Amino acid sequence: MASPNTRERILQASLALFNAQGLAAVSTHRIAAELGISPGNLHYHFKAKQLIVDRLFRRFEDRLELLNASSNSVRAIDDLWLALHLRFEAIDAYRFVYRDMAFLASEYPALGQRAQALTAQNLLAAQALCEALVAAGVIEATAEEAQMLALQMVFTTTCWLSFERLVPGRDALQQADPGLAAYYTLTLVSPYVSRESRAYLDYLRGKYLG
Amino acid sequence: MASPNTRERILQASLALFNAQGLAAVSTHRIAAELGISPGNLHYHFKAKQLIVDRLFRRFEDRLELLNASSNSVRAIDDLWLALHLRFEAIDAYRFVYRDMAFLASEYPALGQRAQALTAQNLLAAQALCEALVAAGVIEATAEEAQMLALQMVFTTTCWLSFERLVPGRDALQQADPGLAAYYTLTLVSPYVSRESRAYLDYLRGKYLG
DNA sequence: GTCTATATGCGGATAGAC
DNA sequence: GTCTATCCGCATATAGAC
Repeated sequence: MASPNTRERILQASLALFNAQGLAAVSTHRIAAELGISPGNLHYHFKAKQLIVDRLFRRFEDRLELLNASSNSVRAIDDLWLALHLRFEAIDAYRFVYRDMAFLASEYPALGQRAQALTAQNLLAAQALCEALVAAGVIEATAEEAQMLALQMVFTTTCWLSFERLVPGRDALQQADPGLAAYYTLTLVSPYVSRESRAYLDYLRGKYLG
Repeated sequence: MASPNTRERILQASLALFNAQGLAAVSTHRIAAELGISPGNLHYHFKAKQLIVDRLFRRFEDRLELLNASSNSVRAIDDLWLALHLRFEAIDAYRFVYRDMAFLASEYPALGQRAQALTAQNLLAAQALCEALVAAGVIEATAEEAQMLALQMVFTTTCWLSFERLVPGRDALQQADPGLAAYYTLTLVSPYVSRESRAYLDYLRGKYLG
């Protein structure tokens, strides 16, 4: 067996299983079985389940932080739509994080702390984004309204994919549609969009309603 | 020991522990220890943990269904504020349900189904509520906007209390403020509120910002 | 690096005495 | 109704051979 990088394969399999069946429901035995290796071998690479979760969480942080860094360069509705789309894709790729956050924070308090810090960073990025949109004349809102809009956007990007599973008609296993989620988030912004920027919004509305 | 109703005490203690520490983290042993009774005694009253969860979930359903039934009698902003307040109080009293929904649905699939059904009912109630507000002239919105508003309200009431724990500065154990949550939800409606109904909204804004 | 075998503990659930 | 004692299974984690 070549197994160029068993460690990486363990991480990939763990991520897939956590996303599909939940952090609490997936044991280290199950991960090992999925890969066709022994539990002892898995333990050689990761001395504890927490270390696997920790590593995956770090990748999630890195990916969101990258998106946060570029969020102040959003200048138009289609920039916003793309930014939301990319964010929902990232959250969907690591969907176990927010979906199982209560369990994660209770089982691994250190990760709960980091999740709070990440949320704080997301809030700052969203505020910068809203201010950039106001400055660009894409939306018209008071400072207070922009602040609330930023909070709504973070709330929505954080929780929407979890909520979606509660809406009947959607199979829990069925993969999410980041485009639809992004469109939903845009409706929050919709009331504040200036007349000049409505065109793209109407285009998206036509695309996602029906 | 009198213990007029050990069964009820078990339910109360379970609810408190589930809310405080999470459904997954609380074992039947822990519940028994909290009450100072033996695990065997607990098993006499509830043959399985699932039956405890089931009973609590039913009470949650009953409470929300009661609120849903009266949601079409909302005719003004202060009615809406009260309705939201009562709903957040109910969800907060059984906060483990939505906070640990992923675990709950995976561990007890039947309850996952019922949660979906409850969400469907909440959506219908919210739509009726929005239509009543439009009819009463409290808000001005197209049918499509009213539909989206209803979805946003259900999303927010369902997930807000879970999200709140992710915002730094709030102790996870600290109890939620239903008033603040209700105010947050009102900001979703705010852009659509007609001029005649703005007074109460401004009053609430003054009350909760500062 | 990978395996087999095993230690240790906990959670759910049960049997039977009081 | 309540207790003590116990079984069973699973999950994390370890030891030591290959």
